[in-house]
Amino acid sequence: MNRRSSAESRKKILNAALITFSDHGYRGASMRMIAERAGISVGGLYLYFKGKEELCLTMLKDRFNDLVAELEKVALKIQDPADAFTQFITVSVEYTKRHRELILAQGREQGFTFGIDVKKRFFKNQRRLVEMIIRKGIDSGHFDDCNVREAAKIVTSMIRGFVLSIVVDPENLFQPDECARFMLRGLLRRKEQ
Amino acid sequence: MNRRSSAESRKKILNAALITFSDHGYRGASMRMIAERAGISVGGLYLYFKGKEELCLTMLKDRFNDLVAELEKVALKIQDPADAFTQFITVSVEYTKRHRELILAQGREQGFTFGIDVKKRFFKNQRRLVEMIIRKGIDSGHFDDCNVREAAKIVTSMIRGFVLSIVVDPENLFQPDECARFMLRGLLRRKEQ
Amino acid sequence: MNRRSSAESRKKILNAALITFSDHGYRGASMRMIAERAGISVGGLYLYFKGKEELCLTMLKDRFNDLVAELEKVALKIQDPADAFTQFITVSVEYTKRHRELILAQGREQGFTFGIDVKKRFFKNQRRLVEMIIRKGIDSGHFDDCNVREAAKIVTSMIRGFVLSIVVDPENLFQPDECARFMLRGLLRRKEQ
Amino acid sequence: MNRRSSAESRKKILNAALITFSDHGYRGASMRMIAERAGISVGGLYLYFKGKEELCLTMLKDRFNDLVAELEKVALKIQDPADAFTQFITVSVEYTKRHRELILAQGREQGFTFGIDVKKRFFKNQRRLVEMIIRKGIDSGHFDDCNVREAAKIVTSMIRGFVLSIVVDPENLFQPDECARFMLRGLLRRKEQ
DNA sequence: AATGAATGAGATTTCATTCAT
DNA sequence: GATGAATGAAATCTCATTCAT
Repeated sequence: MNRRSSAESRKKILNAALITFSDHGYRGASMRMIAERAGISVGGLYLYFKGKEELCLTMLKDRFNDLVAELEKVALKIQDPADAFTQFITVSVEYTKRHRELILAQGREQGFTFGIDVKKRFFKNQRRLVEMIIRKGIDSGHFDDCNVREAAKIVTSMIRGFVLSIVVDPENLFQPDECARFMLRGLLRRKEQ
Repeated sequence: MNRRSSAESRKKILNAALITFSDHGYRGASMRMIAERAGISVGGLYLYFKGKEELCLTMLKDRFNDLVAELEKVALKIQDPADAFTQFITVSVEYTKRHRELILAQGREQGFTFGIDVKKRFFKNQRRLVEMIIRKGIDSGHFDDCNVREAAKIVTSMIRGFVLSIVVDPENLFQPDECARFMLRGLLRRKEQ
Repeated sequence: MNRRSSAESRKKILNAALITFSDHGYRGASMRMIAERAGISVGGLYLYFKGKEELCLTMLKDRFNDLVAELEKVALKIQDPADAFTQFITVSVEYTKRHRELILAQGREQGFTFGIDVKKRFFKNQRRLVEMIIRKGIDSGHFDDCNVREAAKIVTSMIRGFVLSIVVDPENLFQPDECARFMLRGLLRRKEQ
Repeated sequence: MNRRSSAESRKKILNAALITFSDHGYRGASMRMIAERAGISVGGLYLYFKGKEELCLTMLKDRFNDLVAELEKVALKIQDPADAFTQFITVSVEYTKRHRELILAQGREQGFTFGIDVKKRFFKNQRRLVEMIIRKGIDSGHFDDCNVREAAKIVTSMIRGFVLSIVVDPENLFQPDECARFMLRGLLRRKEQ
């Protein structure tokens, strides 16, 4: 019986969960796998979390709150809209590279309702912040007037596609700054500049 | 015993698989569910497919071949690069809306190896076609010179993000033509046009 | 793989369930025990019943319907109220001696709601029939006027106590005719006093 | 660390056990629940009792001794046999209404051997006291001669049925005095007939 | 070719009990 | 004496796969 403090064990479990869920998805990850990685017995997991779902959601919530906080900083603190835009993509991309477990936000496990509140809140925040940046750009005259709502959807889709690719198709990972450049300037030739 | 031709049964099974996998994901879909929907016995499935994995992959392969064929038509037949670009996104988006089972391509079931070849081939083709369109645009002077490889990654990520959103966050579905417009023109204000 | 017909298996399972539940109570009986006794695999049970609860309730319902049918015959067909009363107790007692699983009706498993509808219906019927017999006796002048409702509760309690004793304290099993004799001497109208 | 005397802790535990077992049954009650209610650690329980079974049986034994003492008083001190009889039923019924944990005496947990000695002793005492009351009634000329053994079984069954109904079918609870009245009319000697 | 009863391995979860501190 | 983290066995249930018919 390898004794540890409660807090230590909780952290070990969350960490093991994070890796295991990332690698195998929600259903693919078994409590046994998580327990083994955490160096604890299977029953022990249930001392800290009511069940698989709670374990997964706790981990996700932590991550989301973290990321949203970082993104909020970018959207609020950076004055230049183009810079803010670039940073938003960069931070999103770098964060999810460090925390691959965020792909779980994409899962369709347990019917469609799994963690739906947690996810919905994150998605809404993500969109809201992109819209804020773009609107600021339009107001300040840096950006063309445009359909802000649509633009935000496109940007968040792109980021979501990046997250997926990390796990599923790593050859497809773009450079965040290149990505921002494209979005800002477009593909069409500019006649003179 | 409702006699059908072998080919007919195979088709029925593939169709049932398609719907069931779409609705429940790979692990959530059970062979019994597929059998019931196909109007065949559980054992019968194994006369046509070696197992669940083969069944799923066969279905995916069919779908991918189909979609790639359509996309190839767009990339090859449409002369104007901007039109081709717009059509590429539109077709990708519309096709996956009709065939939600393509989200399976995103799954991480069975470790990372599940259907890896099938997916990789599709991803490569997808990227190849986008690159082809963009390169044509640059060559013909319609598009600015740019990092073609990166641009293609960004576009495919965006499409992949769309596919995911269908299931996970339907509020996030963008309009394909708006999307194309943004990619083509960018966000930054154009001084004169 | 010991092949049997579906109906045969179902019967075997119900029979095994009956004995196992009787001997160990609802919680004490495990699906493994039932499966072993039925000569089937644990998973096999779930082909025939959705779960432990359904298995148990199906078995109980069958039994209750059976017994109520027999008791109804007694209450309706026997003219003499004293005879009907005696027979009611005798049949109840003999039936539960043959079908000890009826003690399950007494369990408090799964909180208090387990099989509550099934049980409540039986209890109500049991009371209703006793009341009917007593009321007939009063109307025909064989029985003293009395609080019919209370009398019925007392009789059903007595029977319930008998059922329990079968399993818990077999030395306490009374003779049904003696029991009826005792109860009747209190119910029969006294010619002169 | 809330220091208490050993005896105090023991009492707290027994009290917690009593309530928890009453509410959830033997298997439904967990050691953790009992510990929490007692305001003691899980491990602490094992300092006072060897295990769940011993804890439960100790509690039952206490209860039984208590009740038997009360019933003994009734049987020995009350002169009039009809009064004694009525009081016996009343006390039994009221006591079990206050101490629902006595239904545990009815359980079939752990096969048939659980607490068998404790229960048997109680059952025997219960029967012995009823027999004593009836025999006194016969000897004093208040009661008809009858099969005392059978009569006692019937009475204890009735009480046992009442105990069960408390938990399982509360609509079935009879009034103890009505019950006694019914039983007595059958036992009391008839002056002339 | 086709069926569907049956299996067996593995999933999540619960819990009495132990034991290092 | 006392704690509560940890264990391990067992429970219910699911399901891809097999195979006698």
